[in-house]
Amino acid sequence: MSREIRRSMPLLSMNIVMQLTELSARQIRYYEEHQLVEPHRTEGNRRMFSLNDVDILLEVKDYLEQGMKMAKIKQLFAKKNAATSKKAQDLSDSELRRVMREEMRQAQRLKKSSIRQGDLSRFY
Amino acid sequence: MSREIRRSMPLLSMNIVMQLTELSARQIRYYEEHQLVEPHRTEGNRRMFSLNDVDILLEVKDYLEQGMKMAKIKQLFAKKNAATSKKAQDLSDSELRRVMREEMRQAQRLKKSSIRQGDLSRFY
DNA sequence: AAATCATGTAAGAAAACCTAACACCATATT
DNA sequence: AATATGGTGTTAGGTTTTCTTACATGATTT
Repeated sequence: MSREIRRSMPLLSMNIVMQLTELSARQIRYYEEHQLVEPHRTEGNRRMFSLNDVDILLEVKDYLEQGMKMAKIKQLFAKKNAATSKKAQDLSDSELRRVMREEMRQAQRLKKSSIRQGDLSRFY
Repeated sequence: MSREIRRSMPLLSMNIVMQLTELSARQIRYYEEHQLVEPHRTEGNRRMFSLNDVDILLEVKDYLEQGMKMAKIKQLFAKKNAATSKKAQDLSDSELRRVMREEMRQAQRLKKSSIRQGDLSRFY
């Protein structure tokens, strides 16, 4: 729980998130439009990202590079969130297994880029 | 070693460092003038701090609140750096012990403020 | 061929940051 | 007591970074 807080603490500005993810500002904002990340805002309306956000962005980046579409990616995250937040309360066991299998299948294909998914886990 | 890199990765802008340390920009810049921290600079000359920098700033803040003077603090850090970087190669055992004792004495008195020294260690 | 998707780019405005300088109060030094 | 020094606040003017909005574009989908 405390770890959750750390992971979701808005520490990073656009600048560094671009570097950490190797995404353009345009891309990051576009993904935000689609509610894949929801960075905190400063009083002056500047985006502040958490390490968790960066992880998500890296994940999105990978999916896109594999040719997946935003719509699919949104679905995927929606299901994942539902699965983890509700802890399968409302999902049948079989459906949960299906979601997980789907994820694993995606995860397998990831092997590129400089800052890889999971690498950021060192920071929290 | 890899941990060193993580700790010293310049991720944070002035903004958040002010919040994390509860120091004014003026104060942080002043401490930089005295070479207690040496934040990285972006191409556009903006300061970028590492988590390590934040730790140092919190330490400086504590020392100052205890009435220690910059000169003393600088000495303290100089010795500490010498001690840890050279691993006591050039320092006699007794001197090293003296430095450490001195540090411990300082560390004892620290018990205030919202974000305490050591708390940031969770981030790396 | 027409529509949609993900991204680039440009414009104009606002926010955040920079350096330099001066002011000030508390403490130290003479 | 008078003066000097140390740490911080504040202001000014300038530059960088980020914001939103809008339009353009090449690659896929339909």
